[in-house]
Amino acid sequence: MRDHVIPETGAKRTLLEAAERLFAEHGFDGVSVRDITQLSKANVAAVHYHFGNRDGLVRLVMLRHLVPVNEERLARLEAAERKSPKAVPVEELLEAWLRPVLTASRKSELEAGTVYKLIGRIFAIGIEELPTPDSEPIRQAQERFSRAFAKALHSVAPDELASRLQFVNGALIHILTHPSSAGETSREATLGRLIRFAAAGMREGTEVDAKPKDKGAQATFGF
Amino acid sequence: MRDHVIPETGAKRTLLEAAERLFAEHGFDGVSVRDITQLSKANVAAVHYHFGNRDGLVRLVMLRHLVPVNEERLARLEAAERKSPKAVPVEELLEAWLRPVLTASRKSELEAGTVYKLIGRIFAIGIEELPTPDSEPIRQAQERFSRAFAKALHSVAPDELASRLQFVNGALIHILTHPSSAGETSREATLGRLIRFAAAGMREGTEVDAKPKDKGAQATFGF
DNA sequence: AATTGCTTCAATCGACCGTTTGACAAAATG
DNA sequence: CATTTTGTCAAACGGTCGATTGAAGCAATT
Repeated sequence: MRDHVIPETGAKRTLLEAAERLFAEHGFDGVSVRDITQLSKANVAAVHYHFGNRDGLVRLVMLRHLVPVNEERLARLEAAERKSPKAVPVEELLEAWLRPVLTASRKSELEAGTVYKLIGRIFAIGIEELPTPDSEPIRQAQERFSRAFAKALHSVAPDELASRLQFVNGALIHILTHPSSAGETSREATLGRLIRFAAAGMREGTEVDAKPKDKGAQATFGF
Repeated sequence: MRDHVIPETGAKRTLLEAAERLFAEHGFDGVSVRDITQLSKANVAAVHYHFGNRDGLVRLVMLRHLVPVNEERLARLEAAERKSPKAVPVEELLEAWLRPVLTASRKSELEAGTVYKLIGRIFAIGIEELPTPDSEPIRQAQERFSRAFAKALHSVAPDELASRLQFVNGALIHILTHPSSAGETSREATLGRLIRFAAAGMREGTEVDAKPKDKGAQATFGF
């Protein structure tokens, strides 16, 4: 039924693989069908035969990487909620949200770095303008996580929470699309750091021992 | 001398403004010379007459927005370091790094949201591959801030710090390029939230009162 | 009035774009 | 074996791209 899991061998396979590689490196714009057919040693017409048109190929590449991540996110969230029916700890929510990106890279025949860049580019586009009608499950998952975070951080105002989740997603996209420039830190390690960084940021201002921080500079933020 | 501050009136002015608007909305790729000349009611050849070629226009647009932000970042950093010679508090460093984006939008005749998107797109490209040789001052500023953060957070390992700064930049780029979708929060307010979020994340693990957090979940992160 | 230098213009160039066509081969089906 | 289906191929389509040309407009200077 879902046609984005079917391809097996032949030109369709090699076209998909070449497209994923090129899209990851140069973006969904910035790659022509001729670039793809050249890398995959296929004919231009093959793209339109197998995918209808260029957009069909783009959509398929996106869904092939978006859907598994989304499903694993939901699975992890539900497992965590089963374990902690009252409110899942922030770290576990962040792990359920962030880690599926890593495991997704293991299900692909591409190098991990390529998959990361590709997923990062997909995330960067934003669900609203995904060139596919299948964006609904992704939107639903985001809402489920939003509610879970709201439960875990009940003292954080709703739109403050929305901002913080936006920060986390921005950081995620950035480390996916911009390989750790200087240090040779693996993206696995970086993602672990992101979880701790994000947990601290998400919890900001919610400490039970609300002892005032000794940084007087806070008062000067006139936003 | 610096030619990216000269334009005054005429087609060059309107071309620049049209280009900035279109680049902000559709990216530096995704906008053709003809799109720009059509919006600015100018002739195609005017672009090549005033800017040499399309890349010259792109470079100029980038520098016109990058340079002021960079200069104000450095000015704020130096002022803060003069005030706190030992080590500038993290919040002040973050403010020096983030706020110039806001003030930069007030120096332009474009709507603030347009400037934010434009700057976000420039940041997203990354200094390494800026199509201009003038990227050196920007690289230097980043290093100066890195050292200042290292001084303020001496207990954070160098590449851990580099990761956290990457997170902050990713969050910044994201809120610039993705206008607060749901809530009607102004980007000024969002940036204020980012400073507090980022300060908490940057300081994670450095609390003097190193009382172990009560979240056992931390131990399960096997990164 | 003539000249000069700066700016704008329509028209055109070759290159590349996504897409389509129809011929051809291979494989599957009867 | 004959026929249909499926896949591949070279070639071409109209359109858009960045860039260039040479003529024309125009203001300031001589």
